[in-house]
Amino acid sequence: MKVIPRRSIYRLSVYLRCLERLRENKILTVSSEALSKAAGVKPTQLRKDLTYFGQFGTRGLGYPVNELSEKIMDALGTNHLQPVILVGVGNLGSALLAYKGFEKAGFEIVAAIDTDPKRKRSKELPLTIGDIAELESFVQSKKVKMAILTVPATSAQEVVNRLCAVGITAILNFAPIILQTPEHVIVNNVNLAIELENLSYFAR
Amino acid sequence: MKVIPRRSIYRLSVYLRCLERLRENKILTVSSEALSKAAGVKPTQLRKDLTYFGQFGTRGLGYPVNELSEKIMDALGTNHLQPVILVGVGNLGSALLAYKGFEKAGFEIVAAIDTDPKRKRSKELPLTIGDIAELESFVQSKKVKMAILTVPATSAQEVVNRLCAVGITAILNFAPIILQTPEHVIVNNVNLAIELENLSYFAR
DNA sequence: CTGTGTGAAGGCTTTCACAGCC
DNA sequence: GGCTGTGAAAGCCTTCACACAG
Repeated sequence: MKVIPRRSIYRLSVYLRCLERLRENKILTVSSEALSKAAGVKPTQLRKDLTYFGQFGTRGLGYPVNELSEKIMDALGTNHLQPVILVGVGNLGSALLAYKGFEKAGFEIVAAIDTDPKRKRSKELPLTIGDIAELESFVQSKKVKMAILTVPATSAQEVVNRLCAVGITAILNFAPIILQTPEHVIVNNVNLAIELENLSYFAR
Repeated sequence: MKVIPRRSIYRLSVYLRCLERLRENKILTVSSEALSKAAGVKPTQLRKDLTYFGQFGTRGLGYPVNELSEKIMDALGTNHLQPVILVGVGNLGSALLAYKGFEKAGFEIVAAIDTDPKRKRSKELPLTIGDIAELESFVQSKKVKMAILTVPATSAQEVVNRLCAVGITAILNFAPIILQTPEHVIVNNVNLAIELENLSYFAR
């Protein structure tokens, strides 16, 4: 099988969001031109991205919305609900726990962990917060492979070591630090300050 | 002046975070090898990135930590505190208001706006929340150029139209939708569900 | 005639190899 | 000797041009 550009995979998710909206509006077929416009890319790029995974369109007509959605979910592996553990229930962690977009996308936060589970928090959270000591047992008992990391930078690496040791293979990291992980563990970094800085450069 | 790769600019911010940590530890000089390792890139890439903006190193020695920090901030335009407006004070918006990383990076959220300013919220927020009707007057009176958008997808485009009309030139968008904006307005999208989906693909 | 699929061309980014300076 | 600066090469991704199917 051919190697698929990283960016293409990222864009598949974008297409999926657009397809969902089409589905809500009961639209059955969409052209690469229309879909690409909604996704903010060029039509040829959309078509090329899709053909990495197969041929889903009908020439002269377009793509079937429902089928394409499913094929993309197959490719991404989000057809089945995937359990996720969240470590670090501060401001950001709490907000993410309350965020409904994850579930929609096929992820369920099955455990939330903090060094201070009893710390006073904003609202009713949809989950009891476990102590950091229980990290290993949570991951193993719930067969979790993915983690969201919203701890301070100073403790991020230590937590990651523990997560990796117990079988986590994918980490969404919000701590502003580059994590050292074993080869087979994937890390995606989200750094909000950097996004703003980046805008600051271009806004001139 | 030569055209600078978008990715290089992004990485400048990453370098800046690493330099800050070095500064805290009173380290005065750093080699491209050490700094690149902390930033998670190759040494040659770091050096190439830096030379887009000038020659800051000393051969045989390395880079002066303090001076390099300042030069990068000059390049990014984060030497002076930059005012930002936040629109949409729900879960995520509240969390971002409480986030200290922005201020550290040189941004000050000078106004927070919501359709329902009196809605019950988690904690004491560091700012009074204004009504959406005041959006235009806030932006103009405080001379804001940058906005953080944490409103639902359904109202995002409408808010963006108003922001652009009143002179905003850079938007950090958390709504899962591609925004239509005038040519000169920059948008950076942050979509957390997509980041997780992306991990899901590679975690196999 | 409309709109997809795709090899080839073009453009952008990263990496290499080594020259240059302390 | 050690480490930066940089043109050239390699690699990756996007765009083009057009063949092909309905």
